[in-house]
Amino acid sequence: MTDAASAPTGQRENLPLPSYDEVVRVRSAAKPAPDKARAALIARPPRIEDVAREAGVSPITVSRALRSPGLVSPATLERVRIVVEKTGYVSNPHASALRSGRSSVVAAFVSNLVSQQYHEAADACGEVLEAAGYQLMIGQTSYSYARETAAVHSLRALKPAAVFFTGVVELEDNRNFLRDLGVPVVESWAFPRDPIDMLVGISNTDGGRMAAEHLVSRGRRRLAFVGRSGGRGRLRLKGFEARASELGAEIVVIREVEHVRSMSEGHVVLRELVASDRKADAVFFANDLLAIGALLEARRLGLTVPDDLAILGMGDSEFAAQMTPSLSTIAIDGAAIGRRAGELLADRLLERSAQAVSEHVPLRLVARDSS
Amino acid sequence: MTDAASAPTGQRENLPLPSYDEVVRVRSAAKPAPDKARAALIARPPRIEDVAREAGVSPITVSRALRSPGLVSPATLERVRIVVEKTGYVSNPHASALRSGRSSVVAAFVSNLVSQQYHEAADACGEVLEAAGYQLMIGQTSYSYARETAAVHSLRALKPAAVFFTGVVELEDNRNFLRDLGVPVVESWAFPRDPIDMLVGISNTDGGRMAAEHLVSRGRRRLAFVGRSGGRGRLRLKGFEARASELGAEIVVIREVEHVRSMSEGHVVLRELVASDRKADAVFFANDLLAIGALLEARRLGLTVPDDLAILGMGDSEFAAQMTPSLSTIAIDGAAIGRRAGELLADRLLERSAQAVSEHVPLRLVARDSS
DNA sequence: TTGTAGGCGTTATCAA
DNA sequence: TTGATAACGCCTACAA
Repeated sequence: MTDAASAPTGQRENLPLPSYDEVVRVRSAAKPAPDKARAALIARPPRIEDVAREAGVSPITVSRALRSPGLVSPATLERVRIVVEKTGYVSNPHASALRSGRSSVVAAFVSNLVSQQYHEAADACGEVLEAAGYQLMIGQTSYSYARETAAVHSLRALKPAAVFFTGVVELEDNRNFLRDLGVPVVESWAFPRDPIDMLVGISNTDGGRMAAEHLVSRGRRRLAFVGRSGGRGRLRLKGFEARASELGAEIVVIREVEHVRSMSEGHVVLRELVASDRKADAVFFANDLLAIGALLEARRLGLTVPDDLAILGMGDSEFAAQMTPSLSTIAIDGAAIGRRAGELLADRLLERSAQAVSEHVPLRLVARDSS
Repeated sequence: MTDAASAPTGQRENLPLPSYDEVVRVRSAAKPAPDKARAALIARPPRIEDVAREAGVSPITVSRALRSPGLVSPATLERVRIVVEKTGYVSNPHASALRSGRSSVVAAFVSNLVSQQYHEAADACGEVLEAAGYQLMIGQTSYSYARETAAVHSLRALKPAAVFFTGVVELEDNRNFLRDLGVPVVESWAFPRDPIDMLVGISNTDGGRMAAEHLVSRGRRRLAFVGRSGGRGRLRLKGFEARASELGAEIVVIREVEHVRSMSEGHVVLRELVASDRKADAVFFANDLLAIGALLEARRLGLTVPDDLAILGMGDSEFAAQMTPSLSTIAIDGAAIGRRAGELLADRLLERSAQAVSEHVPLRLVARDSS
């Protein structure tokens, strides 16, 4: 607990009492919900054995009927189905995971939930997998090796059915660990030659190259780069530098940030750029949140974008298009990445495929008013 | 899969090959990571029995040493601790859940992940609970009774340690179900008299009242309301209407929306309001995303905010302060709600308290330039 | 403070 | 196509 001043309860004394909300209560139209029965169902939910007895088969047959209907005769299948329906039987996931050594949970690790692309990817992936009977469990790695390692190690105990990362695992130990885990893994958001298993990648190098190309095509020659010092930021910088140099443009400032927690970091960075004597005529922000913060700060400082300074982002958050001037950006389709990751995992889990696919999701330059 | 035109892979044919990313590989400095040992650790992780044998105690003593150290002598505790460290033993959560009938997963159901407040709340709640040894599993209810019911029913099989909702459960059946589940439940984001169990609430009624009061204090008399037709939107409208009427202001338009998926709904609504012949001089949007969309649209339409129309939001997303003009809003501290929910649940789970607390988190009017 | 016995509910394995 | 048997790893209940 922090000190009382910041805790909500600490403020109560001086405030009038809150009004109660008259929250709606909705009664289900269907049945009057027999209290006792409902409570009993929770206290002692039906087990596979109960279903088996009532259907006149053995427990293992019920198990098969539910998991591999193809192995059970249609008549038996139907009898089991009826009893399952009637009793409301749901398999106990813990018992199932214990015995089979595999749970129906798919672990998704996102870099953070603040950036729209990541949670869009997680949502889309979860949607696909839920349709296939799996649940998504979301964890955050926060761009930190320590958090990533902790997350990866928790998988040994969890025994997930599959794993999805909105990123590429950099620590060799973690890569090996995941390989040994023996479950399908999808990495994403970069395009390495040697993914752990499957990949739904974007080329950050190309993203950087596209950025340089675009800014130069707009007549800019003194470019600045702002992005994270590690991981994808570094890759984007690399492409940006290479292409700028090919095109004869100069990179006058490279500004690295540790973390991107909010757009307010963009404010600071823009002020620094403006104050610097190495004047840039265009900035590529390897992250939309930073670019948006910078765009807002530019207006406050009285800079005209793009005349005084062109600003280009990467990611395409919903707000990019809404800014004034609207933010040009290298768009990343997070939902498409997540959806495809979900499909690849589902294909493996349902044994429709055994391939270690590497796919590429193209980036798209969205030229708007800020560049 | 949708049609090829929108699928990323469908676009590949005409594009140049992507550049590979030269992703960094980081080798841990510590150990050279013995391949066989690591693989063996995953194939056959140490069990409580292995630890027990090596520490010269019984399995149950190891179990107690890990869960209730107070019941074990310091000497034994230390011996167990050393062996656990050495073997890298981690308890199997599935076996544990199966035997004890309770898992270490806490289920969090958020209304959606698009709104910043909700995922801030989930993050904060997760942070607190992870420190207490629990994992957060996030699900979305999407403001839908059907999704909520499905989510609630999945809990029977999951046997979570606790449940957190960014909202109040409205369906009686689900309320009863959760009560019978016998695990701590925190509802939030509203202030009902009779929560299922615990509550970290805000008064939506008061939020509406504050909104009306503020707009009237700014000299407005012809008010409009925009919000969801059900749930908290309704509550906010109720308070807004009541207070407006007390203060002699007229509510000239009430516009209900089904869902809030993005700020683009705000554009549409604003155009409707402007086109209507029931002219309002101020609008209260019961949701910041809508208000931001409206603010942007107002600028496009050439309206001067707040002179032509005052705009007030609710929620206080990060962008509210950044708009031009900056958005006035009734701020909800999502992180505080989540943190407190986590603390209450942790207190119950660690048996530091057995109370069914109802707490109130005050709303804060943040008057900026749009009103 | 520590230990013994047994079962949680499912599914792998082998057999029919 | 179906079934018998046993075991997954832990923790509850009870005993010492």
